[in-house]
Amino acid sequence: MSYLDKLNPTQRAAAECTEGPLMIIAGAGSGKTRVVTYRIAHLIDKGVDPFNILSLTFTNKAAKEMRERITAIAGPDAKNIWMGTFHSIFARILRVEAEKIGYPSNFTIYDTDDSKSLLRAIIKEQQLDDKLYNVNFVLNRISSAKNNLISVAEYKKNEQIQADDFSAGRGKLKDIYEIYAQRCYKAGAMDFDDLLFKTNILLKQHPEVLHKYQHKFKYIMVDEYQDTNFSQYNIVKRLAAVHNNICVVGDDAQSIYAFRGATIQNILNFEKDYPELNIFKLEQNYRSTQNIVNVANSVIKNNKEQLKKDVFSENATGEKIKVLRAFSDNEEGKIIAESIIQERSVHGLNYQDFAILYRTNAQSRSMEESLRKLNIPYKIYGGLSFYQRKEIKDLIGYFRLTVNPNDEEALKRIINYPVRGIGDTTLNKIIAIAGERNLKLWELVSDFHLHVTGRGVEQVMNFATMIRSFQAMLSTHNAYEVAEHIAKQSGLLRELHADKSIEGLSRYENVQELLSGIKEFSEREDIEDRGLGQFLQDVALLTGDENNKDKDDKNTVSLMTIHSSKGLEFPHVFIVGLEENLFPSQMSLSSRQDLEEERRLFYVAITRAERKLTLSYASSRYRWGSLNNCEPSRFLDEVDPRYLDLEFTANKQAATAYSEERVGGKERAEFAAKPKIMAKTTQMLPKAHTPSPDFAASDTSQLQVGMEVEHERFGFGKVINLEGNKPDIKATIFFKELGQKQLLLKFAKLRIC
DNA sequence: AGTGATGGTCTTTTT
DNA sequence: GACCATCACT
Repeated sequence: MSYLDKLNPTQRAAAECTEGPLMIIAGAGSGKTRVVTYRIAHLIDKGVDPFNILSLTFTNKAAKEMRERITAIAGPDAKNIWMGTFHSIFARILRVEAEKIGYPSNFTIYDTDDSKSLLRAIIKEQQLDDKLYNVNFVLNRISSAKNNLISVAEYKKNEQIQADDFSAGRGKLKDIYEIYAQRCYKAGAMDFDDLLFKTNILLKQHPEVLHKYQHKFKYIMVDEYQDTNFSQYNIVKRLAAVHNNICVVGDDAQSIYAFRGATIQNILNFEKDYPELNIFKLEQNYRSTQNIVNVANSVIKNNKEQLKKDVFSENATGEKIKVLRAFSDNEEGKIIAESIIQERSVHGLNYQDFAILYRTNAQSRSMEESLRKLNIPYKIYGGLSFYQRKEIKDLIGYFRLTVNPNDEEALKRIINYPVRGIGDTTLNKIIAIAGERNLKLWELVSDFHLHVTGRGVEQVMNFATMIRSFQAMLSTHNAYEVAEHIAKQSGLLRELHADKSIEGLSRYENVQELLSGIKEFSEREDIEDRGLGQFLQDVALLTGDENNKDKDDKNTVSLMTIHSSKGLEFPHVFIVGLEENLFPSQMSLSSRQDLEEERRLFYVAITRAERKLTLSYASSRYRWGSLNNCEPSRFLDEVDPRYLDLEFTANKQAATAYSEERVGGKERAEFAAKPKIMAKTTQMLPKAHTPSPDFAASDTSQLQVGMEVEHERFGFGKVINLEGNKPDIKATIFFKELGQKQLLLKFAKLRIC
């Protein structure tokens, strides 16, 4: 029991409260994960069978981490806990129960791209205006219907919805929803929202199934409860209805997924649903310095909608929060990169101690470039994952079609890739006829000659024969054998191999990497089913680099969106791009709810930091391919200036050369009022220097004060000082165009003139 | 049927 | 600026 002693009294009380409904309101950094893992370990200690524990999280990362931590305390038994994301757990259950709701157990999971592609096709077939019926908008609308458990029939019946759609001139939305649902059904496919929506249907229509899982999951735990939507809330409520051992953990201040249907209502409902509820509030922050916690509090108090909470820290006061101003997005990257180098050497930190957080994925680019220039190892989390690459999706498309030949999106993707003479005309014919005669795709394709005559028949028949030959291997061969066979026989590997461009080479390598991943899967001893179908199931809900096992590149700076940083912590955090219309996002400015969500997002970002926090913004930034002027974010004004470091000068050269303005104190208030001055400042942006045609970095080991040098970007300048010892010699150079700058010789590319 | 050029959209965040 | 969808041409 010694591990329970590591908890403070409130934490411990929460961990020991194992029976009945329980809600833990856990402020940022308050040891939530610790309480939750100890609580589960405690359950196992008390003799609860891990198979009877269901633990739901939001990201695969969180699930994986929790499993590791519980294993560390409770031992290998922990692997039997039902632990995972909502989507993966219920996909797993749906596989088993699929037939009961009319789906094949090998149903495909459509990702967002598949959903959009199908919607695009439907909108086109229905001859609707694709501007009015913008795919993203339509998908969003359908998605929120499903997340609120509104079926097609209910959507049509609901007067409010119909009135809204009709007055917006989008009266056909109900039809699109209907066709979309039918097409998914015919294709044996579920989209992300269906995994939850259909689970609800399953549990509602099949009491015996509900009963089974109610008794299976004697203890249920939900992490990040503030991010659940109605659909998820309902599943949990149903499952917990027998044993009532339900524990939810959350923090309303960190609710950042309202855009996906999450609702704070679920926390409020929870109190109503379980009157005998136990509530614990964890308010002491163990993660961050007092300054960081105070800054976070000063920001979040601007939100009106929140539960009362008093987060405090008893850690050291810590350094004040630095605010950096850059000229452009590129300059911002450069300043951050330089400050990482500096911080690292001054404080003896590792690269992995730093994280750069941004609002949008697009911002990663300028950061990446700057880090690369200074040879700083970094890793981007999120963004385009391995499984979203075209070549990977192509090959997986073959796998999908082999396992589920009715998968319309997979068929469209690969029927003519590599090129085999089945063009758009034939493809459209296939889809149209399948629709008209109400045939499943594969029923039509596999007997194409019985339904269609004329051009393309032979090609389609050959294609069908090929797919059939792949299918024949499924029951007799493991995933790798089938996959390799498909990669070769489909011609895909040959096609990629023929492309000798650099990108082509990397595509080929990616496919090889996928194949070796499958090989590894096929050699696993801890699972029974090593078939391709099983592999697909495992892979469908992977989003990122959970399976990235490279251990040698652990010591890297982390780059990610604030959303994906939730739950993580880093000694030194940079939050970049604090500009109006970027953070807060332009889309959020129209309603207070949206703006408050942005503020919570900022709160999440701040509270990732353990010891040091740096904020930055640029006064101009490339967006949509052109240079835009930016104003500092309103969030900067909300930060209590007492916790800001106004004298910070790591970027003194740039700051003084470019601008006298600083954030903080009285000057802050003037920011909003002075956009014109800033626009003027922006015009002073130095022209990018065009290096001499023969530019090549010289060996700078013999560099002397007084020498004339050329820098790739800064242009010509004169060395006015050298300081520091060998590998870390710092040169002060006066550039004609830019003024004085300090550069680390081992990184700077200089040509001695 | 297949290829290359053009033009419009996109940037909110994730399963 | 990048990606995509559509169109015109071969």
